[in-house]
Amino acid sequence: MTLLEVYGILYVMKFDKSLIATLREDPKEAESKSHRILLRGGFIKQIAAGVHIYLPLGWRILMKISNIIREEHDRIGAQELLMPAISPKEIWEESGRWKEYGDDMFRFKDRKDRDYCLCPTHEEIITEIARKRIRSYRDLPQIWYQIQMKFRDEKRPRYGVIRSRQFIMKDSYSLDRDEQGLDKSFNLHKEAYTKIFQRCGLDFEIVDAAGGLMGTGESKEFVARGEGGEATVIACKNCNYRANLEVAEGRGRFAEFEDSQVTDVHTPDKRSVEEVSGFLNVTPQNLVKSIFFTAVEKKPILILLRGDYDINEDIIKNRFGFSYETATPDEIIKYFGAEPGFIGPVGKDDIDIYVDELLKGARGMITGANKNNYHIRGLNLERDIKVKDYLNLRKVKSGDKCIKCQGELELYNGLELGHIFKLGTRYSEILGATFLDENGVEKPIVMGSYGIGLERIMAWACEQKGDEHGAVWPISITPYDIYVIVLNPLNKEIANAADDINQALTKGGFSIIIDDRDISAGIKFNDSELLGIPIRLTIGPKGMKSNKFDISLRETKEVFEVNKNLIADKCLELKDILYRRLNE
RNA sequence: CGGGGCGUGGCGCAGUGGUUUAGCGCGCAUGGUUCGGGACCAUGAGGUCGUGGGUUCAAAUCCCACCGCCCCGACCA
Repeated sequence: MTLLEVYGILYVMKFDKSLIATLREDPKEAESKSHRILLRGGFIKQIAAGVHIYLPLGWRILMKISNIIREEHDRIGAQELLMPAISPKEIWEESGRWKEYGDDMFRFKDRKDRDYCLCPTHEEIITEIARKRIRSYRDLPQIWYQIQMKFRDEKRPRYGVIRSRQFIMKDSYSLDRDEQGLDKSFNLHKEAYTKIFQRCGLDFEIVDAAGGLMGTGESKEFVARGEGGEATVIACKNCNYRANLEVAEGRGRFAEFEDSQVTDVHTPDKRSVEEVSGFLNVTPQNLVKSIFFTAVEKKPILILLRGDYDINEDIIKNRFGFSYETATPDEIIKYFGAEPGFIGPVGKDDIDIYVDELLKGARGMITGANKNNYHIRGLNLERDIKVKDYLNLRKVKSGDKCIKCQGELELYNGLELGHIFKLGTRYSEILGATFLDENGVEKPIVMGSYGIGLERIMAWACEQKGDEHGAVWPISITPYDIYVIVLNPLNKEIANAADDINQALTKGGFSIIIDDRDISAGIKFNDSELLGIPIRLTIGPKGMKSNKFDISLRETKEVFEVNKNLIADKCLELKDILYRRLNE
């Protein structure tokens, strides 16, 4: 017996002895395509909102994904380790995130009444390792990574495994002596990520992104196109500008209106842009929206935007501080003496007014009069109000022009599969992770942080490749290579032929599911499609007569009639073809 | 956290005060006939009707509270 024969047996799964539980009907809790397929195929099972069991089929997929990730990280010189899933409060208090994370953090106490959390991410822990271990510039650079459960008590888990409260993340951290080193580590990750998602057979793009809680350094998201994703990407049709809507900038068209004196106009109960423009019979472009932001212990700010654009709150928060929130109706009445919908900038020189650049030089505009049920006409921004600064504050719209090349911008939906950040020295400074350079000067380590959501890769392969019959796994992450259907398995001849073929396939190194359940053929065919195994082999009476058996491909439905003794060879060839087709 | 929906055998659902043993389809078990696209016959097992309280002679059904799940929004590496 060869080694392959010994170990080969591990690659065989008999359907009727497996923990595979396909559902005949769509589970009612699932609406999105990927969620439906994963539940129906028995890849996952939900046990609470945003908490899932990964059943054997799903787990095999995740293991395949982990291996790809592992290989590509090892290739860039990263070292795998495993950090704890729980950690004590103190280190999070040091970084300030015990507070900052708020209710999104799962917290608990041990028997001695000490506070702990389930780690939502691991910057603090990695920095703890770094500050103990890294002494000298000679110890740098380093890239450390792990594949680990993360816990976040999301306000609203949804779409099954896509936004869940417990999920598997590959997170890596780079440690460098300076910005140049960080650039290099950042780019290594960018390349590794590109290879990983390509190998997983997904269509994706690299887009500019916002840092959020992680900081304000450069960051890129790897976004895969698809409905039901949570990211909106702005893409230039002409050049390679790609950005998450959160940070996207575009050029809008200036709108001109006739200059005039400021006059009040009665607008009873008309508050929104739509209501006012409809009532006065003008285009929304003629309106100026006033949005009032307040923050504790900070000066309130008034933002002006043209009526046909929405505000980009992420820009506001990144620029002015994360504590800024849109003011409450009470605050608005207090500062403006009018209800929301009727406020405006005129006569508010005591408040800092920031204006979207598209309004620079605008005249003849309509805005709130700071008097209930009244607006004003004839606003001339330069003449009538004191502007603190003109900034790009609006959300890009489809049809805006690219800031790089003037090409037209379009929007699409997608899912963030991975995110790479330049953290800089934010954590190393607070937590005291430093090294001595060649001059003996103590410096903070320059860090980067990089994440990939494993389940999202699994779910998005369903979303992008799956069809009305079920999953279509890319060959690289499929739980099994071949689905062997044995029709009429009680027939001795057929059963014997199936044994021969399965042995040949096992020797060939394939992982296979054997479906020799004594049930009608349709169920087996349908299950093979639902499970999305890329290659299907059918052993039945028809093949017994001609000694030729059908091999078909899940994705293209191509069918090949293959002589019994050539089956393993053909499968090898097809597997090869499937690998080559991955990124076509 | 706001809005909407749902909770009845493993799954999908019906039943919305009064046939005492709560139904139907699928699945499951046993026997038999079938066997290249979700077959058929027969027999059978399986249910705290989300939880607690209340109204009533009588509650899956009406009332109150709570819990859980899904969807939209707010929010979010």
